[in-house]
Amino acid sequence: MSPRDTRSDNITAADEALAALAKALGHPARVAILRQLGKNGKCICGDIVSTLPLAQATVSQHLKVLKNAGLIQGEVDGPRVCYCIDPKAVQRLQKLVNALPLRS
Amino acid sequence: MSPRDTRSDNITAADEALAALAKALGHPARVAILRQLGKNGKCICGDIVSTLPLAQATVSQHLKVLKNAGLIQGEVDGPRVCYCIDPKAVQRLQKLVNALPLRS
DNA sequence: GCGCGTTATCGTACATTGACGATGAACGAT
DNA sequence: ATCGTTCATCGTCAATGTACGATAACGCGC
Repeated sequence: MSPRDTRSDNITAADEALAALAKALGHPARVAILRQLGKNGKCICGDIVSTLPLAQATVSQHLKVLKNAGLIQGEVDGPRVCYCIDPKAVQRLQKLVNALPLRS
Repeated sequence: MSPRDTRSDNITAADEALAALAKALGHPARVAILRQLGKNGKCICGDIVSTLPLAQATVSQHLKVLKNAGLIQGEVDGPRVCYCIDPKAVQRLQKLVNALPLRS
């Protein structure tokens, strides 16, 4: 997790980008959150907490990870916060994953 | 990372599967390894070490992670070990990622 | 203003990861 | 059988991740 030297190694920026997105997806709760956001269409918020077997603080942390990775966006709506998927980011992830080699 | 209760929560087996694969991809070096294996077609081995700015022990660890996730396979070829991509696993990952919702 | 509901952050505890050098195990060749 | 090569594993350490309760911050209604 060191700030990685991009001078001479063959670890490309695309590798970094994919790794960052994949890392954000690397927890079952976060995948579930993403699915729920997609299913319920527009934003949700504390509902996510009630559907997961996790404390509110923990869910908030997971949301932060997803948000930092750019996969979701959150906007304040009165006292509550409304999260929704950023389709751009998901598409970018899909593109990167689909570009992975299949050769044996 | 607790052994997660699959009884009553809405974290599905697919979520777990995707999270596990994504977690394995969640490091730039491992993405680079996967790309290199795909590019050079068949197996490689200590060559991976020489192309990465990492110690041999570290690369070995990354290879183990990828192998445990099922993304690559390794077979012993004399004194050296030959790694190659498991296309099935990569396809499974692609399918799971492509099934992610895009709805805003 | 005060409280209430909602969410984020803090502080903490423990587990996991990432990195390395050193050592061990397996194999081919001498 | 010993040597050199190749790779995996061990032991260690710092850093990160996961989870929680407690607390702060925000906005709304009274």
